[in-house]
Amino acid sequence: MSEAVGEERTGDHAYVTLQDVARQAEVSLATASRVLNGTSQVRADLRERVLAAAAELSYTPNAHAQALASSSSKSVGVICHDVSDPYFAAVARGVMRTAAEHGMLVMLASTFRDPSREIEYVAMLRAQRARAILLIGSGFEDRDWERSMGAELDPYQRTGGRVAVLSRHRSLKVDAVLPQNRESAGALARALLDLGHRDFAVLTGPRALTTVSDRLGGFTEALGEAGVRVREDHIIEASFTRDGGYRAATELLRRENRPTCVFAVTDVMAIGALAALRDHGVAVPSEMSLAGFDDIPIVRDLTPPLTTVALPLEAMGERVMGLVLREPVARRSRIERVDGHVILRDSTVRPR
Amino acid sequence: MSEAVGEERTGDHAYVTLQDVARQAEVSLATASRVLNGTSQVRADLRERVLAAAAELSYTPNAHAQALASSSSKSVGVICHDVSDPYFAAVARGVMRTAAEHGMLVMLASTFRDPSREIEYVAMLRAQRARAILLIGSGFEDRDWERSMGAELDPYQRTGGRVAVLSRHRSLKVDAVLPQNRESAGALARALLDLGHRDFAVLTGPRALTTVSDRLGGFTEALGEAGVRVREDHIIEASFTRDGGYRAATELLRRENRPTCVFAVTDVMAIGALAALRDHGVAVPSEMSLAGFDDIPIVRDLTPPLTTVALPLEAMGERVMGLVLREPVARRSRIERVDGHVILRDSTVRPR
DNA sequence: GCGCGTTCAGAAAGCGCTTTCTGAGGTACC
DNA sequence: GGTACCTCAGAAAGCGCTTTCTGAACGCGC
Repeated sequence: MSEAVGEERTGDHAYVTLQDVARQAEVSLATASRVLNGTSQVRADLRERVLAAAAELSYTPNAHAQALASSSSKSVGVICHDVSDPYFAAVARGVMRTAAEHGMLVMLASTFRDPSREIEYVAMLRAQRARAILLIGSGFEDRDWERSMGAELDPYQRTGGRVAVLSRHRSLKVDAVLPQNRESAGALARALLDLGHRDFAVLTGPRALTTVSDRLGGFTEALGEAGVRVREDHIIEASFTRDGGYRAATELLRRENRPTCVFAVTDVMAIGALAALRDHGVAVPSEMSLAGFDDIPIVRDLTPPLTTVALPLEAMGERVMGLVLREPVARRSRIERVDGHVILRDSTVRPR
Repeated sequence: MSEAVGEERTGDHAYVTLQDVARQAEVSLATASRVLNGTSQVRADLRERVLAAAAELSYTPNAHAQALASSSSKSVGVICHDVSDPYFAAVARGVMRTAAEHGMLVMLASTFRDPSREIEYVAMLRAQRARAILLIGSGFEDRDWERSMGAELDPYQRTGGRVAVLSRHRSLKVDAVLPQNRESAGALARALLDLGHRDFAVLTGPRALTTVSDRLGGFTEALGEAGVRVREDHIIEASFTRDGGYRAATELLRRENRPTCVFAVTDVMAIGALAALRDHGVAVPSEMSLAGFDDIPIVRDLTPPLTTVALPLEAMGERVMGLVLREPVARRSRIERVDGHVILRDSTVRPR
C-alpha cells in the first residue's frame, strides 16, 4: 500500500542533498549553498530557513561533490613506513593534531617499507586530489626511485598540490623539515668520546636510507676528527626494527674485539640491542655502553634508561603539517631544520 | 609570444581528464571509461588506443568525480583515541595492512580522547562518503554520547555505510570484534591467585570506558569468587596513559597497607606504574608484583618483562577491517570474539 | 532476402555541489 | 521623477566521471 509513497521530505533518494534543503527552505540551490558556506550575504530570514531545514533534515554535504565543484579538498595524505613504529606514531600524533586544528582529514598510508608501494600511494593520493602529501620517513638514495617519485610528484605540484617531507630526500624539490641527523650524531659521538670511549660499534639500518647514512656518517666522521676509527666489522647492518637491532647486536657479540660502546642508529633498534645484550649476559652499561637516536617516549622507561639524541618528534609532525598548510611565500622550497639534543642517561658510562 | 598557445594535448586545464584521453585516442568518453574500468568489452584496437593515450598523458582519474558518479568510494575511515598509543598503533598496523590488500585508502582520525570529537569525525567521514567507518577503542558508557553517536551512525548505515567497532559499545547495533576483556581479566586474576597473592590493587582508567569497566569488573569478580576482595582505596583511577599509570602507582604508595600485587588495566599504564615503583624504591617483583593487559610489543623488553594478557592486536585490526570488507550475510550484526591469553613473565612472583 | 537478436560505440543524462551570470528590487543623488 | 548604482536571490553552467539509453552494424535462421 505504501509502496508508492517514498520519502516525502527528500527527493526520494538515499542521501539528503542540498537540493532537498533548498526545497524545504523554499529557496534556490545557490542561496542554500551560500548560507551553508557563508560565501556571501543572505537575507536574515532566508538564512534562518536554510539553517533550520539543514538541521531538520540533518544534512551532510557530499564532500566529493564539493571537491569536484570547487576543485579543492579538505584532506591531506600522509605516507609513512609503519604506523606501529613509535617514531612514526609520535610524528603522526603531531600531524594529526595540527590537521584537526585546521579541520583537515588525514589519509594515512603505511608502505611497510616497500619503496614501490610508496609511489603507488602517491598516485592514489593524487587521484584523491589530496590538498597536500606528506612524506614522513627517510628518503632512499636510489636513482630509480627518485625518478619514479619525481614523476608522480612533479605533475602533482604543478597542478597545485603541496608536498612536504620529513627527513632528507636528495633530489626532491619540496618543502622539508630536516632533523639534523648528521650534526646530532656527531654531537653524540663527541659526548661518548668525552665519556672516555674509544672503541665503538654501530648498528645500522639499510644504508640506502638517507637517515641511516646521515647518522652513520655524522657519527663516524666526528669520531674520525678525534682520531678514532670504527672497525669495518663493527658496523653491522640490519633491518630498521627492534628485531633488526636484536640480530645486529647478537652478530656483534659473535665477532672479535668487543667494543666498549654501541651506537644503534635508532632507538627502536637500540631496544632490540639491549634485549640481545641482556640475553647474552652482557651487562649494560657496566660491560658495554649503548646509545640510540630519536628519544621515542619509551626509552626513558627502559632499564637502564637509554642515552639518545632527542628529537621533538611530535613537534616535527606539527611543523611538517604546518608547512603545507601555510601558503608558500616564495617559489623555492622551504626548509626547516630541527636540532637534536644529546641526552646522556644511564645506558652509557665511562668505560672501565 | 607563446602566450596564446596553451596546452595542446589537454583541453587547456590543469588536470588531464578522461575527456582528454578520449580525445587523444579518438574515441568517446564512454569508451574510454569502459576501457579503463574494464566495465565491458571494447574492440581491441580502440582498447589499445585508449590505454596508450592514458599512459602518454599520464592520466590519473579524479577520485571525487568517480565517487560522485558511481556513488562509491575506495576509502574507509578509522577513528581511534590516539595513534601514538602503542595499542592503537598495533591495531592500526593490522587495519592498514588489510586495507592495502584491498586497495583501500584509510582516513585516520585521532580524537585525543575527546568523545565529542569522535562524533565530529563520524560526520566528516560521512561527508567523505567513506565506504566504512571503524571505531577502534573503547566505547563510553554514557547515554548522551550513545545517543549522539547513534544519530550519526544510523543514517550512515541506512544509506549503505558499514560500521564496525573494536571493543564493546553498549548500544550500537554494529559489527564488532570483541576482545574478551572480562573473561581474560578473570583468568589473569586466577593466575595471580594461584601465585599466592591475596592482596591486590588495581590501577584503572576512566570507568566510563567499557574496556575499563570490563577489565576491572572481570578481575574483581574472579577474585571475589575466590573470596578475595580488593579494598576500595586500592582501586585508583587515573588517565589512560603512561603518566596516568605513574600517578596512580604513586598515589597507591601513599595509601595504607601496600598490596602484594598491582594490576594495571593496560600495559601502557603498567609501564608508568613500573617507573613509579622504581622511582620510589619499590622493587618489582620482589616487593610488589605488577601485571598489565594488552601485551603491546614493548613490554617483553621491560625490566622485568611484564606479566600481561596477550591480545592479538594486529590481527584484531585485520579482523575488524575484514568485517567491513566482507558483505554481511544476514541482517544482524556480526560479532567476533577474541580471546586473551595470560602470559606470566618476571614482573609477577609468589609473594613473600 | 528479410526479420530478428546481438554486440558494442557513442550520445546524453545525471551524481551533488559551487560559482558566474542575470536580473529584480531598492536606494541615493541630481 | 528619473537615472545610476548597489545588493542580493535565482537560473544555469559546469566540475569529471559512470551508466543508461540509443542506434548502427553485423550475423544468423528461415
